[in-house]
Amino acid sequence: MYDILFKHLEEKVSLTSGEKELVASFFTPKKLKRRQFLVVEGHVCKYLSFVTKGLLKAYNTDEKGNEHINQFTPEGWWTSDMNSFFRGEISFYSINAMEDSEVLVITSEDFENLTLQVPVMDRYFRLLFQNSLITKERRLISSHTHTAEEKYKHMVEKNPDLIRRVPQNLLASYLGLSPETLSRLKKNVM
Amino acid sequence: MYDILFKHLEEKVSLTSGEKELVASFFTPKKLKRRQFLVVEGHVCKYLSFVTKGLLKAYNTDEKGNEHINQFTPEGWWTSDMNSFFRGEISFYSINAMEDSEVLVITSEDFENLTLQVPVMDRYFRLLFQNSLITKERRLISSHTHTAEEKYKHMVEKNPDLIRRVPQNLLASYLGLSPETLSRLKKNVM
DNA sequence: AACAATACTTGATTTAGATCAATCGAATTT
DNA sequence: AAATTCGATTGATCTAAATCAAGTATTGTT
Repeated sequence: MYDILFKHLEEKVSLTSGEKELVASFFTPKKLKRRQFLVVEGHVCKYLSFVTKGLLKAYNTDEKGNEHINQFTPEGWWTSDMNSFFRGEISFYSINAMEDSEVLVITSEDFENLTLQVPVMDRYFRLLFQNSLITKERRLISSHTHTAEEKYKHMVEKNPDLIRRVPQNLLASYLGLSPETLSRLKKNVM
Repeated sequence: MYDILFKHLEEKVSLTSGEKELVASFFTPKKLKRRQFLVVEGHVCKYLSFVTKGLLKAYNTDEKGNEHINQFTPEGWWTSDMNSFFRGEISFYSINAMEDSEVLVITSEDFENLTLQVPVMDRYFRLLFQNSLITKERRLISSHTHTAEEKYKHMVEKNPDLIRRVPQNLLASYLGLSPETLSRLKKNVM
């Protein structure tokens, strides 16, 4: 279960076996049944979680009751409401398992201790956040400059895997489109 | 000139005077006249830059020739095309001085050496990127869930300073709106 | 001061995508 | 297996914001 975490860490940094042990000691495994919540909107997000199996979604609900997907998190990726986790504020997102899933979680105090005791983890997360930032920036620009169809095509190219795993209405939400629009536009694309 | 950089670093991490000297040695000061380019779209972005004076904009130009502002960078903030800087790819954005400005620049090789020689800089940038990520995420959600008017109001609340410094048409572009729409909606807000 | 270039406003028109509504199919649940 | 929930499609209509167009105000430049 920790193997996939280490494999991931070692793509960005090297760890001694002593460090690995220490890292592992900070995380707790957690199983989630489909539809189970890891975080509920309005509560504080206690964990930063590394998904080792399954698929989670992070989303928020607007005044009209519409869900807006912020992120899909398959195995090998991290999820959290970062604002809540790092700043102790109330969570804006809910995080929910779309499939039976397994995660490794760490609390914010432990995260702080982890980075102090294993400084290379600062480097790891620097690199991780750096890459996420590049991706988020692209999504933001795309949301301003691309048409619905271009956004979908881009998604098909970059995340063909997700397209297969995620119901179309949630994909639409992730792209900031209505389900009807996505349904219609697919005909033009193919 | 380096004072503002150190002040900024020390809001997130502590540095010995030896480390400060070392850090400083990696950066080069650069002056930019109004309208001068720091990066031109299509070239590799050689520098990560810390603005010590003035105001820069990062933007890209679409097929129709419309500019889309990605970021405004006043003094005390960092700017770069991160994808280009960290991955050596061609820059998607141009970065241009909106006022006479001064920046401290570092190349990507030097950035790598800096983090290796002063590991606490990994921590600094981890924290920096972490915060940017939270902000970018919010902007992205906002672009999906908020109306033009809400986006503008939010901006007025969060960045009243920028509103005063930046021409309205560029502000519109930053928010993903046409200049006409922003002009019209201001009347309703006040 | 005169000129050009930029920025802002206002009106008329268009349009991409949302919303409303109904039907059908596929998965879950009991 | 029947029942219920959930997802996808299609059509009709609506709307927020874009686009097109013209005029005015504000800067910046010689």
